[in-house]
Amino acid sequence: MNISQASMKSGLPPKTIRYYEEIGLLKADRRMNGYRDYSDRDVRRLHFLHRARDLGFSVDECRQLLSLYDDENRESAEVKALAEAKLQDIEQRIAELTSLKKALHHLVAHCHGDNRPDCPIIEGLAGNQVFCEKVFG
Amino acid sequence: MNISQASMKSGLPPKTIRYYEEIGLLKADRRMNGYRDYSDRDVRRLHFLHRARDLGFSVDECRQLLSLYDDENRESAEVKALAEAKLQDIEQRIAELTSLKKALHHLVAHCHGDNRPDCPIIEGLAGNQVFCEKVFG
DNA sequence: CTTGAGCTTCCAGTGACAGGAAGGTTTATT
DNA sequence: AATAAACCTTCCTGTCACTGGAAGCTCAAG
Repeated sequence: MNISQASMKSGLPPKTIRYYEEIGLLKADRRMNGYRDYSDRDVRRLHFLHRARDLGFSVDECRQLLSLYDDENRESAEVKALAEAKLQDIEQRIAELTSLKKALHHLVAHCHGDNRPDCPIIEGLAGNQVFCEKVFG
Repeated sequence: MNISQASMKSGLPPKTIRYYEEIGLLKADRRMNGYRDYSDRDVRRLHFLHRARDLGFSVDECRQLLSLYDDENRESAEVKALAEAKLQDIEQRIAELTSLKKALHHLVAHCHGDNRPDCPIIEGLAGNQVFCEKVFG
Protein backbone atom coordinates (compact mmCIF):
# COMPACT_ATOMS: atom_id res chain seq x y z
CA MET A 1 0.00 0.00 0.00
CA ASN A 2 1.00 3.64 -0.50
CA ILE A 3 2.37 5.84 2.20
CA SER A 4 -0.91 7.66 2.84
CA GLN A 5 -2.66 4.36 3.51
CA ALA A 6 0.10 3.36 5.88
CA SER A 7 -0.18 6.77 7.49
CA MET A 8 -3.89 6.41 8.14
CA LYS A 9 -3.55 2.90 9.48
CA SER A 10 -0.59 3.63 11.72
CA GLY A 11 -1.59 7.11 12.80
CA LEU A 12 1.79 8.56 11.82
CA PRO A 13 1.96 11.46 9.32
CA PRO A 14 3.62 10.61 5.99
CA LYS A 15 6.37 13.10 6.76
CA THR A 16 7.16 11.25 9.94
CA ILE A 17 7.19 7.88 8.19
CA ARG A 18 9.66 9.18 5.62
CA TYR A 19 11.72 10.65 8.40
CA TYR A 20 11.82 7.29 10.18
CA GLU A 21 13.03 5.74 6.98
CA GLU A 22 15.67 8.43 6.55
CA ILE A 23 17.10 7.70 10.00
CA GLY A 24 17.01 3.97 9.33
CA LEU A 25 14.22 3.14 11.73
CA LEU A 26 11.94 1.39 9.26
CA LYS A 27 12.70 1.08 5.59
CA ALA A 28 10.04 0.34 2.99
CA ASP A 29 9.99 -1.55 -0.28
CA ARG A 30 9.80 0.46 -3.47
CA ARG A 31 7.61 -0.07 -6.51
CA MET A 32 8.69 0.32 -10.10
CA ASN A 33 7.61 3.95 -10.08
CA GLY A 34 9.65 4.77 -6.97
CA TYR A 35 6.67 4.90 -4.62
CA ARG A 36 7.12 3.35 -1.20
CA ASP A 37 5.17 0.15 -0.67
CA TYR A 38 4.06 -0.87 2.82
CA SER A 39 2.98 -4.32 3.91
CA ASP A 40 0.63 -5.09 6.78
CA ARG A 41 3.65 -6.04 8.82
CA ASP A 42 5.20 -2.63 8.12
CA VAL A 43 2.00 -1.00 9.26
CA ARG A 44 2.04 -2.99 12.48
CA ARG A 45 5.57 -1.87 13.11
CA LEU A 46 4.69 1.77 12.36
CA HIS A 47 1.78 1.50 14.72
CA PHE A 48 4.10 0.06 17.33
CA LEU A 49 6.44 3.02 16.87
CA HIS A 50 3.54 5.41 17.14
CA ARG A 51 2.45 4.02 20.49
CA ALA A 52 5.96 3.79 21.83
CA ARG A 53 6.60 7.45 20.93
CA ASP A 54 3.31 8.42 22.53
CA LEU A 55 4.41 6.65 25.69
CA GLY A 56 7.42 8.91 25.88
CA PHE A 57 10.13 6.69 24.44
CA SER A 58 12.77 8.54 22.42
CA VAL A 59 13.35 7.54 18.84
CA ASP A 60 16.50 5.71 19.85
CA GLU A 61 14.64 3.83 22.54
CA CYS A 62 12.02 3.01 19.93
CA ARG A 63 14.78 1.59 17.81
CA GLN A 64 15.69 -0.79 20.60
CA LEU A 65 12.08 -1.61 21.35
CA LEU A 66 11.42 -2.32 17.70
CA SER A 67 14.31 -4.71 17.48
CA LEU A 68 12.99 -6.44 20.58
CA TYR A 69 9.53 -6.45 19.02
CA ASP A 70 10.99 -8.20 16.00
CA ASP A 71 13.08 -10.59 18.07
CA GLU A 72 11.29 -13.88 18.64
CA ASN A 73 13.89 -14.82 21.24
CA ARG A 74 13.83 -11.62 23.25
CA GLU A 75 13.86 -11.77 27.00
CA SER A 76 11.03 -9.84 28.53
CA ALA A 77 13.41 -8.69 31.25
CA GLU A 78 15.19 -6.55 28.69
CA VAL A 79 11.98 -4.85 27.65
CA LYS A 80 10.98 -4.38 31.24
CA ALA A 81 14.29 -2.72 32.04
CA LEU A 82 13.79 -0.20 29.24
CA ALA A 83 10.25 0.51 30.35
CA GLU A 84 11.27 0.91 33.97
CA ALA A 85 14.02 3.34 33.07
CA LYS A 86 11.53 5.35 31.07
CA LEU A 87 9.13 5.25 33.96
CA GLN A 88 11.81 6.73 36.16
CA ASP A 89 12.46 9.46 33.61
CA ILE A 90 8.80 10.31 33.59
CA GLU A 91 8.56 10.36 37.35
CA GLN A 92 11.59 12.61 37.50
CA ARG A 93 10.03 15.01 35.02
CA ILE A 94 6.79 15.01 36.97
CA ALA A 95 8.68 15.78 40.16
CA GLU A 96 10.50 18.66 38.51
CA LEU A 97 7.33 20.08 37.06
CA THR A 98 5.57 19.71 40.38
CA SER A 99 8.18 21.73 42.18
CA LEU A 100 8.04 24.34 39.41
CA LYS A 101 4.32 24.45 39.84
CA LYS A 102 4.63 24.96 43.57
CA ALA A 103 7.09 27.80 43.18
CA LEU A 104 5.04 29.51 40.54
CA HIS A 105 1.85 28.99 42.48
CA HIS A 106 3.37 30.65 45.50
CA LEU A 107 4.34 33.63 43.41
CA VAL A 108 0.96 33.88 41.72
CA ALA A 109 -0.90 33.54 45.00
CA HIS A 110 0.92 36.52 46.45
CA CYS A 111 0.41 38.86 43.54
CA HIS A 112 -2.58 41.12 43.94
CA GLY A 113 -2.83 41.42 40.15
CA ASP A 114 -4.14 44.93 39.77
CA ASN A 115 -2.94 48.11 38.07
CA ARG A 116 -0.16 48.83 40.54
CA PRO A 117 3.42 48.03 39.53
CA ASP A 118 4.66 46.23 42.63
CA CYS A 119 4.54 42.54 41.94
CA PRO A 120 5.82 39.59 43.99
CA ILE A 121 6.21 37.54 40.83
CA ILE A 122 8.67 40.00 39.35
CA GLU A 123 10.42 40.35 42.68
CA GLY A 124 10.59 36.61 43.06
CA LEU A 125 12.09 36.20 39.60
CA ALA A 126 14.56 38.95 40.35
CA GLY A 127 15.64 36.95 43.37
CA ASN A 128 14.80 39.71 45.79
CA GLN A 129 15.61 38.13 49.12
CA VAL A 130 13.01 39.99 51.15
CA PHE A 131 10.22 39.13 48.79
CA CYS A 132 11.39 35.57 48.34
CA GLU A 133 11.36 34.96 52.05
CA LYS A 134 7.90 36.41 52.29
CA VAL A 135 6.65 34.37 49.41
CA PHE A 136 8.47 31.10 49.84
CA GLY A 137 8.60 31.19 53.60
CA MET B 1 32.87 43.29 33.91
CA ASN B 2 33.71 40.55 31.43
CA ILE B 3 31.30 37.88 30.32
CA SER B 4 32.72 35.19 32.60
CA GLN B 5 32.14 37.39 35.64
CA ALA B 6 28.60 38.06 34.50
CA SER B 7 28.21 34.35 33.93
CA MET B 8 29.26 33.45 37.44
CA LYS B 9 27.09 36.10 39.04
CA SER B 10 23.99 35.34 36.99
CA GLY B 11 24.40 31.58 36.80
CA LEU B 12 24.04 31.56 33.01
CA PRO B 13 26.82 30.05 30.86
CA PRO B 14 28.68 32.52 28.64
CA LYS B 15 27.36 30.70 25.57
CA THR B 16 23.83 31.33 26.73
CA ILE B 17 24.49 34.98 27.44
CA ARG B 18 25.89 35.47 23.95
CA TYR B 19 22.91 33.62 22.54
CA TYR B 20 20.53 35.91 24.42
CA GLU B 21 22.32 38.85 22.91
CA GLU B 22 22.14 37.32 19.44
CA ILE B 23 18.37 36.98 19.67
CA GLY B 24 18.04 40.51 21.02
CA LEU B 25 17.08 39.60 24.55
CA LEU B 26 19.80 41.51 26.36
CA LYS B 27 22.54 43.42 24.59
CA ALA B 28 25.77 44.40 26.28
CA ASP B 29 28.12 47.36 25.96
CA ARG B 30 31.43 46.79 24.23
CA ARG B 31 34.88 47.88 25.27
CA MET B 32 37.59 49.20 22.99
CA ASN B 33 38.94 45.71 22.48
CA GLY B 34 35.56 44.31 21.45
CA TYR B 35 34.94 42.51 24.73
CA ARG B 36 31.43 42.66 26.13
CA ASP B 37 31.08 44.77 29.25
CA TYR B 38 28.38 44.02 31.79
CA SER B 39 27.07 46.35 34.46
CA ASP B 40 25.51 45.28 37.75
CA ARG B 41 22.14 46.12 36.26
CA ASP B 42 22.87 43.77 33.34
CA VAL B 43 23.77 41.05 35.79
CA ARG B 44 20.51 41.55 37.66
CA ARG B 45 18.62 41.22 34.40
CA LEU B 46 20.58 38.09 33.45
CA HIS B 47 19.84 36.64 36.84
CA PHE B 48 16.17 37.48 36.32
CA LEU B 49 16.25 35.66 33.00
CA HIS B 50 17.93 32.69 34.59
CA ARG B 51 15.22 32.32 37.22
CA ALA B 52 12.43 32.88 34.76
CA ARG B 53 13.81 30.17 32.45
CA ASP B 54 14.20 27.84 35.41
CA LEU B 55 10.56 28.44 36.25
CA GLY B 56 9.58 27.14 32.85
CA PHE B 57 9.01 30.36 30.93
CA SER B 58 10.00 30.21 27.27
CA VAL B 59 12.55 32.66 25.95
CA ASP B 60 9.77 34.66 24.34
CA GLU B 61 7.85 34.79 27.60
CA CYS B 62 11.08 35.87 29.27
CA ARG B 63 11.27 38.69 26.76
CA GLN B 64 7.86 39.91 27.90
CA LEU B 65 8.69 39.42 31.56
CA LEU B 66 11.94 41.31 31.16
CA SER B 67 10.20 44.26 29.59
CA LEU B 68 7.73 44.22 32.46
CA TYR B 69 10.65 43.95 34.87
CA ASP B 70 12.11 47.07 33.30
CA ASP B 71 8.80 48.90 33.19
CA GLU B 72 8.31 51.10 36.22
CA ASN B 73 4.67 51.59 35.29
CA ARG B 74 3.78 47.94 34.73
CA GLU B 75 0.51 46.62 36.03
CA SER B 76 0.98 43.57 38.19
CA ALA B 77 -2.16 42.09 36.61
CA GLU B 78 -0.24 41.67 33.37
CA VAL B 79 2.54 39.76 35.07
CA LYS B 80 0.04 37.66 36.95
CA ALA B 81 -1.74 36.74 33.73
CA LEU B 82 1.51 35.50 32.20
CA ALA B 83 2.35 33.51 35.29
CA GLU B 84 -1.10 31.99 35.48
CA ALA B 85 -0.98 30.94 31.85
CA LYS B 86 2.38 29.30 32.49
CA LEU B 87 0.97 27.62 35.55
CA GLN B 88 -1.77 26.13 33.41
CA ASP B 89 0.81 24.92 30.89
CA ILE B 90 2.72 23.23 33.66
CA GLU B 91 -0.38 21.61 35.09
CA GLN B 92 -1.29 20.37 31.64
CA ARG B 93 2.15 18.87 31.16
CA ILE B 94 1.96 17.22 34.58
CA ALA B 95 -1.42 15.74 33.70
CA GLU B 96 -0.08 14.36 30.42
CA LEU B 97 2.97 12.89 32.07
CA THR B 98 0.85 11.41 34.82
CA SER B 99 -1.35 9.58 32.37
CA LEU B 100 1.77 8.38 30.53
CA LYS B 101 3.13 7.17 33.81
CA LYS B 102 -0.07 5.30 34.58
CA ALA B 103 -0.11 3.57 31.21
CA LEU B 104 3.53 2.61 31.41
CA HIS B 105 3.19 1.50 34.99
CA HIS B 106 0.35 -0.83 34.05
CA LEU B 107 2.48 -2.34 31.34
CA VAL B 108 5.51 -2.74 33.56
CA ALA B 109 3.46 -4.20 36.38
CA HIS B 110 2.18 -6.97 34.14
CA CYS B 111 5.51 -7.97 32.67
CA HIS B 112 7.12 -10.87 34.48
CA GLY B 113 10.54 -9.68 33.30
CA ASP B 114 12.38 -12.96 32.90
CA ASN B 115 14.08 -14.79 30.06
CA ARG B 116 10.91 -15.71 28.23
CA PRO B 117 9.93 -13.72 25.14
CA ASP B 118 6.26 -13.07 25.84
CA CYS B 119 5.94 -9.55 27.17
CA PRO B 120 2.85 -7.47 27.94
CA ILE B 121 4.83 -4.29 27.34
CA ILE B 122 5.60 -5.26 23.77
CA GLU B 123 2.06 -6.48 23.28
CA GLY B 124 0.68 -3.27 24.73
CA LEU B 125 2.85 -1.17 22.44
CA ALA B 126 1.81 -3.27 19.49
CA GLY B 127 -1.78 -2.47 20.37
CA ASN B 128 -2.72 -6.09 20.84
CA GLN B 129 -6.34 -5.83 21.90
CA VAL B 130 -6.42 -8.92 24.07
CA PHE B 131 -3.36 -7.89 26.03
CA CYS B 132 -4.45 -4.28 26.24
CA GLU B 133 -7.76 -5.22 27.74
CA LYS B 134 -6.03 -7.47 30.22
CA VAL B 135 -3.51 -4.81 31.14
CA PHE B 136 -5.55 -1.63 30.97
CA GLY B 137 -8.83 -3.22 32.00
C1' DC C 1 -5.99 15.83 -22.63
C1' DT C 2 -6.24 18.08 -18.74
C1' DT C 3 -6.86 18.47 -13.97
C1' DG C 4 -5.97 17.37 -9.49
C1' DA C 5 -4.34 14.34 -6.12
C1' DG C 6 -0.56 11.80 -4.59
C1' DC C 7 4.17 10.63 -4.67
C1' DT C 8 9.25 11.77 -4.80
C1' DT C 9 13.55 14.44 -3.16
C1' DC C 10 15.74 18.22 -1.16
C1' DC C 11 16.21 22.38 1.65
C1' DA C 12 15.04 25.28 5.52
C1' DG C 13 13.22 26.16 10.08
C1' DT C 14 11.85 25.06 14.87
C1' DG C 15 13.84 25.96 20.53
C1' DA C 16 17.42 26.87 23.20
C1' DC C 17 21.29 26.29 23.37
C1' DA C 18 26.33 23.37 23.32
C1' DG C 19 30.71 22.18 21.13
C1' DG C 20 34.50 23.45 18.72
C1' DA C 21 37.62 25.86 15.38
C1' DA C 22 40.30 29.93 14.19
C1' DG C 23 42.12 33.90 15.69
C1' DG C 24 42.79 38.31 18.64
C1' DT C 25 43.78 40.04 23.76
C1' DT C 26 45.26 40.01 28.26
C1' DT C 27 47.72 38.32 32.18
C1' DA C 28 51.16 35.66 34.46
C1' DT C 29 55.41 33.49 34.54
C1' DT C 30 59.93 32.81 33.25
C1' DA D 1 61.12 40.44 26.36
C1' DA D 2 59.33 36.06 25.24
C1' DT D 3 56.15 32.73 25.97
C1' DA D 4 52.40 30.24 27.72
C1' DA D 5 47.88 30.11 29.64
C1' DA D 6 43.58 31.94 30.02
C1' DC D 7 40.00 34.61 28.12
C1' DC D 8 37.65 36.89 24.55
C1' DT D 9 35.65 37.19 19.73
C1' DT D 10 32.92 35.31 15.57
C1' DC D 11 31.27 31.66 12.82
C1' DC D 12 29.75 27.03 11.80
C1' DT D 13 27.79 22.73 13.07
C1' DG D 14 24.93 19.61 15.77
C1' DT D 15 21.17 18.51 18.83
C1' DC D 16 15.79 16.20 18.71
C1' DA D 17 12.01 14.89 16.17
C1' DC D 18 9.95 16.38 13.21
C1' DT D 19 7.11 20.14 9.93
C1' DG D 20 6.51 23.10 5.91
C1' DG D 21 7.27 24.09 1.39
C1' DA D 22 9.16 24.01 -3.42
C1' DA D 23 10.07 21.60 -7.73
C1' DG D 24 9.09 17.94 -10.28
C1' DC D 25 7.38 13.12 -11.06
C1' DT D 26 3.10 9.64 -11.61
C1' DC D 27 -1.47 8.21 -11.52
C1' DA D 28 -6.70 8.09 -11.70
C1' DA D 29 -10.86 10.45 -13.25
C1' DG D 30 -13.57 13.06 -16.36
